[in-house]
Amino acid sequence: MTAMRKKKTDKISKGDQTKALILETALEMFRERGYDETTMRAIAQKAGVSLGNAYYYFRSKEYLIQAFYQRLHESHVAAALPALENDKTLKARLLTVMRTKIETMEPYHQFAGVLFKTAGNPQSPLNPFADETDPVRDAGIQVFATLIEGTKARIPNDLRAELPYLLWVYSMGVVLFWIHDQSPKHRRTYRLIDHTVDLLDKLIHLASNPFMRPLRKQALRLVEEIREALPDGDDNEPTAGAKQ
Amino acid sequence: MTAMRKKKTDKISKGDQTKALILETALEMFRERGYDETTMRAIAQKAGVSLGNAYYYFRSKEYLIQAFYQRLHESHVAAALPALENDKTLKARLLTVMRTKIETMEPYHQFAGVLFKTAGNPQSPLNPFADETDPVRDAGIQVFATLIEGTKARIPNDLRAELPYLLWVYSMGVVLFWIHDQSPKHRRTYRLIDHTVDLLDKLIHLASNPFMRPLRKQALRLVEEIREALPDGDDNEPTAGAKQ
DNA sequence: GCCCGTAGTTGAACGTGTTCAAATTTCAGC
DNA sequence: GCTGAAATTTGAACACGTTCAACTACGGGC
Repeated sequence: MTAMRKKKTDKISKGDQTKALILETALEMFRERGYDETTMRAIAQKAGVSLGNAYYYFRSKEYLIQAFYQRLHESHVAAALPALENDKTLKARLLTVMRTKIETMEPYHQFAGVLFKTAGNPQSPLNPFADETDPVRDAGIQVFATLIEGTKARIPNDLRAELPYLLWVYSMGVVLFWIHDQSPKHRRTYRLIDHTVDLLDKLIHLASNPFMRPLRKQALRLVEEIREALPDGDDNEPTAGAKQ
Repeated sequence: MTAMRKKKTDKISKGDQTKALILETALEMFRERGYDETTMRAIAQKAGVSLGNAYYYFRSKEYLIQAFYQRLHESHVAAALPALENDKTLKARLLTVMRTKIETMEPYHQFAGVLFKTAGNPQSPLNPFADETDPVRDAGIQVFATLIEGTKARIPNDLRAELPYLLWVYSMGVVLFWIHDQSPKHRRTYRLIDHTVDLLDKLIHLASNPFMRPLRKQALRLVEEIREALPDGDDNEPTAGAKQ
C-alpha cells in the first residue's frame, strides 16, 4: 500500500508497458478467436485502452502479426537449441529443428493462415521476402545456419553457404502445409517432415558428390540470382505499404 | 428506331450482360489503378449499376479475381498452344509455355500481387490449392500435361504422371517471382525462366536415369502425400469463406 | 390482357480498419 | 514547485467491403 505505481526502478516506460499490454491482449484473442474475428476495437477494449491508442503503437492490425513473428521465433529458438545438443548428424538436427518449429506454432494453428496472406504482396511490409521483415527472416535463417554449423557432414562450401537459406525456404513450405493440415494432431505434417527430411538428407549428400559439381554449381547460381532479385529496396511510406 | 431492346434472338439474359459489364469494368479499373485502389463503389458507378447489384453477381470483391483467373488462363492457352506446334523438345516447349504465361499476365503486373494474397489461407475459396478454384487450377495443370504429351523425351511413367502438377507448382513460383520483379521489362523473370528451364530439363533427365529410380520413387511418393493432403473437403459456407 | 413467381436492382445501414486533431499526462530542467 | 515540450491517449469521423429488406422489371401460363 506504500507506492502503487511510479516504480522508478524499472526502466520500462509507460509506453512500453502499454505496448506490451496491447500485444499480449491481441495475441491472446487471436489464439482464442482467430485473426479476422478479433476486432481492433475488441483488443483495445479488453486491454483497457482506446482504439486510437492501439494504433499509436501498432501502425496497423498486421503489425501485430510481425510482433507475433518475433515471439514465435524466440520460442522456437528456446525449444530448438537445447534439443540440438543431443543431435550430431545433419538429419537428426534438421528433424529436431522442424519438429520444434511446428510444435511451437501449435497453439496458433487456426490463426496462422494470415501469416502467408501477405507472402505474395510485394508492397506489404510483412512479406517475409521483403525488406522490412528482414530481421525476423534473418533470425529464422540463422537457426538453420546453427544447425549446419553443428554437423560434421562433408558438404562442399558453396552448398554449405546457401543451405541455411534453402532450408529456411523449405521450412516455410512445411509451415504452409501445416496451415492447411486438418488431420488430427497434425500427424500429416509430422509425417511430411519425416519424409522430406529423409529425402533432403539424401539429396544433400547426392549434391555433395563431386560428380554432381557442375549441376550443383548451376543450381546455386540460380539460387543466388533469385535471392539478389528479391529484396527490392522500395522505401515506400510504411503506412501506405501496410494498407494492402 | 424499330426495336431498341428485346433482341430475343440472342440467348444472353439481361443478367449475363450485367455480369459481364461489371467484370469488364472491374478488370479495366484493376489494370489501371490496382486492386486495392479500386473501390466496389467505383466499379458499380462506372458500370452504371448500384453497389448492391455488383454483389448480386459477385459474392465478394475477391470473386472478381477468380473471374480474372479464368480470363487469364484462356488468354494463355490461346497464346501458348499455337506456339507449341513449332517446339518438339521438352525444353523448348517448357520455355514457350512459361514465356507466354508471363507475357499474358503483363498488363496486370501491379494488380497481380493479390493473386497470392490468399494462397496461405485455407479458408479462402480463392486459394489455388483449395477446392473451389479447382477448375481453374486443373486447367492450369492441363497446359503442362499437353506440354508433356507433345514431347518424345524418354521419361519414366511415374515421373511423367506427376510432371504436369510439378511444373504447375514451378510456374506458380515463377509468377510469384515475377510479381516481385521490378526490373525493367521484367528481364529478370525472363532470365530466371531461361535458367530454371535449363536446369529443370537437366534434372528431369537426371531423374529419368534408371540409376536414380529409388530416389525418384521416394520423391514421387512424397509428392503424392502432399497432393493428397491438400484438398481438404471443407464445405464451409462459401460466403463466410470469402470473408477472410 | 392479366397474374404471379422469379430474376434483377436498389440504396440505406452495419461493422470494420484506419486517421487525426485535440486533450491529457509525463517529466526533465529550472 | 513550475513550466513547456514531448509522449501518450482519446473518440469522433472516414472510407471501405458487405448485407439486406424492399422494390421493380420480366416473362411464361391462363
